[in-house]
Amino acid sequence: MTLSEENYLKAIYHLEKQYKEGVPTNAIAEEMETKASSVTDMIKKLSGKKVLTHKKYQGARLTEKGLLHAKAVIRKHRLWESFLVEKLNFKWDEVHEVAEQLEHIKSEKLIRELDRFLGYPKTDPHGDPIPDEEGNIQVQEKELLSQLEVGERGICVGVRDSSAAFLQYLDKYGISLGKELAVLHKEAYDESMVVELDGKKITISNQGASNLYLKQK
Amino acid sequence: MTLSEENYLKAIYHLEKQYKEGVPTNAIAEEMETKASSVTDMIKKLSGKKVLTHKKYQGARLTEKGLLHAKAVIRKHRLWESFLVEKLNFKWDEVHEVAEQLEHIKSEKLIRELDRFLGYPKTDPHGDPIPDEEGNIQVQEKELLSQLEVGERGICVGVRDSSAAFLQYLDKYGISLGKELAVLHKEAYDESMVVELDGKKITISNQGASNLYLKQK
DNA sequence: ACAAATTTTTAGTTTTGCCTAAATTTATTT
DNA sequence: AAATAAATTTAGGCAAAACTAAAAATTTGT
Ligand SMILES: [Mn+2]
Ligand SMILES: [Mn+2]
Ligand SMILES: [Mn+2]
Ligand SMILES: [Mn+2]
Repeated sequence: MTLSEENYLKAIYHLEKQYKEGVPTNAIAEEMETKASSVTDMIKKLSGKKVLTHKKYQGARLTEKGLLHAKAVIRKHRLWESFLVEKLNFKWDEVHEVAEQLEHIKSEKLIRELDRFLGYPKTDPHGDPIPDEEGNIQVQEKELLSQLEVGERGICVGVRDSSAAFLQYLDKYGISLGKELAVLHKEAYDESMVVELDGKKITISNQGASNLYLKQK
Repeated sequence: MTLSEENYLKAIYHLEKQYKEGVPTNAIAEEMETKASSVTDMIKKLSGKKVLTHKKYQGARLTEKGLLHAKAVIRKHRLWESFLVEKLNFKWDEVHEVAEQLEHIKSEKLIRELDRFLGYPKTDPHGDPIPDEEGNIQVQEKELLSQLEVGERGICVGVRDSSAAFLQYLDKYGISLGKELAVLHKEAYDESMVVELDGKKITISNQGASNLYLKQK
């Protein structure tokens, strides 16, 4: 699998959560920042390789083989992100670009040993689960901060938006994974929330609260 | 710089030691395992980028810019090899292929932090010097085992041939970097040598002795 | 010095992954 | 049920990096 093919598999993998009965060409094109005609070309190539199926005009679906390959790439991406944060002093908003490159390095031993070296982490720096060697993904229950009611508490366990902008926003307010917070107030007008964190009160917009995952206590 | 361009720069860098007044197209082709016509094409492209100069039929020479880039790639290659051996349980005969991939990852911070994480190593697992961020290379004095006389002693500090076959040959006889050995006998007929290592006598062919560097004591 | 051998370059193709423009199919309105 | 709009595919091309075959330049041998 080439770098480009792997990126398509990854994109389609992520989009399948949203498009259960076939990922549209245009959705892939947008995700890959390319043109629909290029996507059509690649879909043909990938279906020739039996990593996905498609009926004309009906979108793409990963085969079992394609699914496994996509998860292997995601495993590598997340292990590398963990390495960068845990060992190389990267911040969680700095890792994604480099991991996009590292995820395509081919070496079974490398990734197996990296996993061991990191102590078999379960999640990456953004709280996303790291698939195991067989492609099993452990899903942990979590909900968005925006879905909590006043009086409820939880521990930050992940982000839905992992853009540098959002991660830096969280940094600025002292929010990081593992921290506990309690919902003190919900503003009816704009759905912003006042939460308690480390004994301080902070206000979080609805947009912010809709992108932070908590594990409810 | 693309992956392919970087590989050409690296090849030409290594060949310049041998071809001081211009690296011939054919030498590059052999090193890169490609055809001379492909090399000509690439030389044109690279001279357009001002990383090398060439007069037709006169071979290629790196410019200062090309030299710096080549050394930056070599720095990455050797740091990654060190990482694989020091942290990920790779043997010295297993690292080269993976480092060939890793050396093209683009991130200044990554390589700076990797260097720090490894404790600023001076040499890679094969005894080759690791260029610093400015491209300075510390050359340590060393000579081939084949050049020692009977009675002389030295510490293994590097290999001239870093093929897996030679490295495994050294492993088999218990020879690794840092070990001390003494020349007991030189066979006039085939130039093989009997050396003492860890209190044992071992015989090394001229081919073997011509590829092992020692620092004389 | 000049013919022969070798090296290097040029010319013309191929493959991959992308593009634009046009054609086709599917979905949505009226 | 058409007509219109949107999505998708097809057709034709481009650039990078490789290739083969042929031409040109350089080097070597006599
Ligand atoms: Mn990422
Ligand atoms: Mn992540
Ligand atoms: Mn190497
Ligand atoms: Mn090395």
